[in-house]
Amino acid sequence: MQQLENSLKTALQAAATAVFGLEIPAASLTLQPTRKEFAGSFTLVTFPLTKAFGKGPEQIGQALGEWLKAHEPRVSGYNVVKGFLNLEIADAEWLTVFGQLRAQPATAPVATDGPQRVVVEYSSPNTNKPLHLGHLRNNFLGYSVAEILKATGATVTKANLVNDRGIHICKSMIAYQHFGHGETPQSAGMKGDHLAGKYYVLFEKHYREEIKQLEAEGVASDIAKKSAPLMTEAQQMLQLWEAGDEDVVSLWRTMNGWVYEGFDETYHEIGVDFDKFYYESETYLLGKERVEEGLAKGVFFKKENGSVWVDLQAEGLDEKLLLRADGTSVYITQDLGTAELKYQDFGYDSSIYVIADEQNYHMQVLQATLKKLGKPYAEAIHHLSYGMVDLPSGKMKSREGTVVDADELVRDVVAAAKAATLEKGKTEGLTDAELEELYHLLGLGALKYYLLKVDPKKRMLFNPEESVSLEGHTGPFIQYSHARIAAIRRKAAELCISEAADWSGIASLDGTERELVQELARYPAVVADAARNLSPAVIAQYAYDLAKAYNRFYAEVSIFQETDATKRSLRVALSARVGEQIKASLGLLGIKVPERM
RNA sequence: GGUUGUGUAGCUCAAUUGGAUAGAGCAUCUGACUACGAAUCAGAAGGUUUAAGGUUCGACUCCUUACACGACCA
Repeated sequence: MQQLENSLKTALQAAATAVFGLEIPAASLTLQPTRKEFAGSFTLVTFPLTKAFGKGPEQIGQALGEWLKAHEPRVSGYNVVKGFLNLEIADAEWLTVFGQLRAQPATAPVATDGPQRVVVEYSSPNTNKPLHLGHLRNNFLGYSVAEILKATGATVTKANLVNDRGIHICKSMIAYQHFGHGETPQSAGMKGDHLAGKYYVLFEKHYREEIKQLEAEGVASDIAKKSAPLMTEAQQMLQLWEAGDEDVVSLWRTMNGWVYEGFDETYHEIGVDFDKFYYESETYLLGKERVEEGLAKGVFFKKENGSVWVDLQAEGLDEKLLLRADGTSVYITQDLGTAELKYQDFGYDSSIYVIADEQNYHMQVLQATLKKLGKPYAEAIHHLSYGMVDLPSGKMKSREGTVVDADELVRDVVAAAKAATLEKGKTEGLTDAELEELYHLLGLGALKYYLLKVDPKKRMLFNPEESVSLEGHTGPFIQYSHARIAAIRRKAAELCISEAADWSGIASLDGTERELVQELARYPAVVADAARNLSPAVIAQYAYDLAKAYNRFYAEVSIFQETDATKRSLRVALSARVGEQIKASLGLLGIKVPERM
């Protein structure tokens, strides 16, 4: 396709020179796909040429089109509508294009001028409660962006920075000491992350009661919040933790261990993975070193109370606290350390942070601060900022118990996929294990597609009913197309119809076949676009368009009823290729495809 | 108050980065299974792209102002 476009551009230049004695400026020499209500495949917009050529847009289009038709065999016809020159491509050329793209596997890397060594940090959970719907968007985005970048040939490291320290962890621990009675995930029959979450909730509950109690005794609200016994205990525990107190560290290890087991299970279930784990408990000290470095270089400053700050007002930001007066670290302290560590480990030319857009300011501060420190890798930092997920009832709020739990949601979507599949009753012959795998693949296909089809930077609405839908613009729609193609391939194999044949005898293509080749051929450009914009939504849209085009083709022409053996083989080959590209593109979204469903 | 993001069909989302008559899905209505899988296909209806200006051959897209919603910083 790229070759075809390039030769068309060369031919257009030749036409302009031959007819007008002028060159088309490079900026105006861009071809766009012809809108489907007009004949043709590529369109040149001639409006921008009117001044230089001293002619009207239609006149230019006519003259260029006429010349191409006469001199360029790939162009079989043309039409001009106002300032748009639509070029029709000979069917023989489409067959050539198809032959060329078949020479490469669907998963062949797409060359781009993008980064070559990339770290994608995503997921990055707190260890005090289980994952929820918001984390799912994050996890699916991060996984997918990493896969998309891999598809451009980049070396990608998936990193997970676990927030395993801080006051919120201590809250769960304090509550466990008070109310736990030695409970374990085994004794409670509960996943470890949910157990830790249970105690976090218990802390909040009792803490609020204490505040209420104090307020009833006449203590002012803000003082009550600070002086409530549970909060005091949690803060003391944080200090003990930083001091390395044996008992506290031991409990911390135990509870975090439970949480990690729970997370592992969830990660496995939703099909995401990581090459490298970082723990804030191990990076915050390195962050403190960076703060010292900044002080020594004179780019940070110390206030009278001993706290350390960076002045970013020249960058359009504010003064920002880097280290508290008592020497304890804040969020950004450990981020400075982790950035350094990642660079030491992987020498990235792009470091992507998949973090919700509420952290936009924080990420600007991080990058600006690293620049102040003169870090060579500061420029390479990129915040993939995504919007929050809302529910039909509004924002998710843990206080109001409206948070959608990830494990529960996954169970729901799988159950919905199972119910729908049983209703269709098309899965005869599959074993129980295969069926379970199928339900899982479909349920997650629906959920992942639902969360990934929306432009990451946009806030999105999560409608539970639509998220398990299997029809229309959904993952299972695309998976269904793949299952159909798999059936076609099975039958073709049975009938010994070869996919590889010489199609030069085919005089003309059906419109749906032409459309399919075009759709197939633009895949590399789509991957490049998705990589440049870090947007799985671009891939999601493409996979849908491809499946849609295939379903049109499928309804329009018959494969096995076709009497012309050459055409029959072409159609099988087209089907096979579409199947492979559906599999490849959904793979970039972390979605698997079934052979039957 | 300051910074910033978003605003497109009843609803959820697109729009090749400034191009043609703004497209899909859901929901509503109509048609297609004795054809290779109907989780499909074909069609109808649905729009002052929040509002008002501006830039130009051309604006959902860029600029200005206002409005609405969100986030962040005090």
